[in-house]
Amino acid sequence: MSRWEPNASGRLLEAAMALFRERGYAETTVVDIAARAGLTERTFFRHFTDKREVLFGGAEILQATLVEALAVAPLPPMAAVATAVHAIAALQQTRPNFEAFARRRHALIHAHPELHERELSKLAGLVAVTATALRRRKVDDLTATLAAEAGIGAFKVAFDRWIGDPKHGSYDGHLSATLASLAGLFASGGGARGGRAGKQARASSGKLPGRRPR
Amino acid sequence: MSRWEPNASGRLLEAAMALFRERGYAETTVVDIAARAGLTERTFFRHFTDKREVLFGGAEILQATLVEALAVAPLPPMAAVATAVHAIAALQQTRPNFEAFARRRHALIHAHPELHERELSKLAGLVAVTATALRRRKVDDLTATLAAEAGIGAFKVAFDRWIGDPKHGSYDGHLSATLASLAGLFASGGGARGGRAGKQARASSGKLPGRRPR
DNA sequence: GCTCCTGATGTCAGTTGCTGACGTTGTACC
DNA sequence: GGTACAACGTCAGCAACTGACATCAGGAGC
Repeated sequence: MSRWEPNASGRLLEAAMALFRERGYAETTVVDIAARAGLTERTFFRHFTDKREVLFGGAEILQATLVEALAVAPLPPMAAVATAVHAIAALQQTRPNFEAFARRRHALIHAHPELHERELSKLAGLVAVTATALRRRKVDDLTATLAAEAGIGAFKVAFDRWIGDPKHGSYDGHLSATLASLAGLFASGGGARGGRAGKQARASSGKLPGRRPR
Repeated sequence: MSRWEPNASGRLLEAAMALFRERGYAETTVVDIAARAGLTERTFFRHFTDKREVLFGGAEILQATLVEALAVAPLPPMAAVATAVHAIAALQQTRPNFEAFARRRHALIHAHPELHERELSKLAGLVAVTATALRRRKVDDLTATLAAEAGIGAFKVAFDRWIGDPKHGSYDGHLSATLASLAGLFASGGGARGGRAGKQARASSGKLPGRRPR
């Protein structure tokens, strides 16, 4: 029997999500969060560096997965990034109740600028590790940076669209379609106009590295 | 003769940049900044919503320029975004001593995570207005979002590279080269491999601001 | 069984970011 | 000459965050 209730970080996360939703981010105090989790303010700051970080645990695992996937795949830069991005999507989906959790979290993040800002920062972290992983593979700097930026950008867009519209396809399906559509933007036509790119993308989404159950 | 020294915001900006550089961001107080500018803390917060914002004035003008450029250009999405991004680069360069200022500011932003985070947020703002401007032109949602994300991403990358290596070409030259390189990532070959694309890009950026679809 | 150490938490005091309410005073306008 | 306004100052107060120190169950070693 342990001296303390287990999973303090998890309890803080749950408490924070509940309170942010009930009262809003600015209106809930760290003291409030800690209290609902049965802890004190000081303990909160031992688990998270600041108030925003409660919603962003586990970012390091995503980074590690990204690096690992990129170290393995013997593909041209953009294709490698595409498979890596599918790998982190697969990792995310191992969480129990991922979709419900992701939707709750997404709603909070986009409702509160401070949280959105932090999310952008985390995504930039993913871009950074992706780029350095590519550079380790002797991809030149500019190509590595652009591939990382484009790939993580597509990842973000695909996630947002899936969350906003899950009836229209799986997470992986959205990811494949988004990556295909991105490629379509630079196709010989000079970029599709109107709705056509979307349809093309969806039609061709089966061709891409597609689903990679990890 | 005015009652107050003119250009309070500008003085606060100068004071902040000097102090951030001398002591670091965390080590300088808003009171310090205001004092060096001959003002009080309260006045600082009347000019800027928070401590970070001192370095990010004038973002609205960039947004407006972007929207205006996109409303005019009758081009496919990605090409339109490319011209719009050139437009905001042109606007930036109208500032006196832009290069020196940009370099000082860039150094501070990348030395202090809080500032970098805010910069990412501002760039996300540019992405958002770009996407909605495209949607107003009946570009479908996915295409608009991806074009905005890719275009602003290239803008960011080009700026960083120019700041880091201005001897190798003008700001506009870097921008053109970066946009071309981004398109090359999705070329039929499956994207540039190894170092070759990079050297080509570098060579072209050194010579001419020219646009070179490969 | 005893001691000692460790890790997760609590307590407390202090600094700084940020806000609301209100006061001050040149300047401009009628 | 009176008045309204713009741009600042003063003051009080909350909340985010930090450092220093205290507490105490449980495991390791003896």
